[in-house]
Amino acid sequence: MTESLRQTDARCCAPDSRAVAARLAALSHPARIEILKHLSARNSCCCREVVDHLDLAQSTVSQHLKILVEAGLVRFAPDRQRSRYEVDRAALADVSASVTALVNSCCSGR
Amino acid sequence: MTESLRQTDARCCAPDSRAVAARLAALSHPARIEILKHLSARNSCCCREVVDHLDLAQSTVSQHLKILVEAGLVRFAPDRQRSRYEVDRAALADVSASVTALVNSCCSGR
DNA sequence: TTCGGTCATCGTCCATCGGCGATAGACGAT
DNA sequence: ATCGTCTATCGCCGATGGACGATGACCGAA
Repeated sequence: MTESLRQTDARCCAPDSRAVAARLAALSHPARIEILKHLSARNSCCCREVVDHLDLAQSTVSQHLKILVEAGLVRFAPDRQRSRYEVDRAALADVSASVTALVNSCCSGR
Repeated sequence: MTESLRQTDARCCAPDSRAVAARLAALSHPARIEILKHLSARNSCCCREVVDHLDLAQSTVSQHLKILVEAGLVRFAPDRQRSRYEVDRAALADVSASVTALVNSCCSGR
């Protein structure tokens, strides 16, 4: 979903709707939510730790991590042969604020 | 995404992660966000009104509305030949709360 | 150097999404 | 009865998502 939005994108849809949608898309997969929770429970994780926790193939987990990083919700730092992934709590709070704002505008509106 | 989650579903992922993900999935499309905003600006809309507003085919809009209804974010009531769609503000607030809770648990976690 | 562990990426496969047009049902008005 | 309007649904299609295994790079330890 991240970079799709073919026809739709060009026409309707305010830019901020697209922005919110894109960030929510990163959150709208159970495995990624689970990864976020797991990451946030420690300071940082390498990919392997997440793999052990989740029971998904390493390549799959790596993909999910990549998506989270690209969405800006997780920070990434290569560390020797390991990779260190770390939740970006500020970004996460930001998403939360976006959703709250959207919902508020819907609830107050009219 | 709503009812997919093939392999993943069966294995990892706490049930509430799945639940949150499913509801967010309904929100993670710009057209649907736009629809929500539009609905919330009036008391209720028929499908046609949304179509005029969005510049998407009627069938497409109908699909998006259906997804929102199935996610429980929008209420639906047939009204003569029209259909009345109405934002469920409580459900929306609920989603917002879920996200906030998730983010909080991630930020306090550690 | 070689081996073992970690990781990102690639290619493949299948299911789903999201767009559309066409169609059929329901209803109101003529 | 017929016509026009509004919907929902169907079928089709291209694109994407998400899963996997295989591969190759990298690094530390033996």
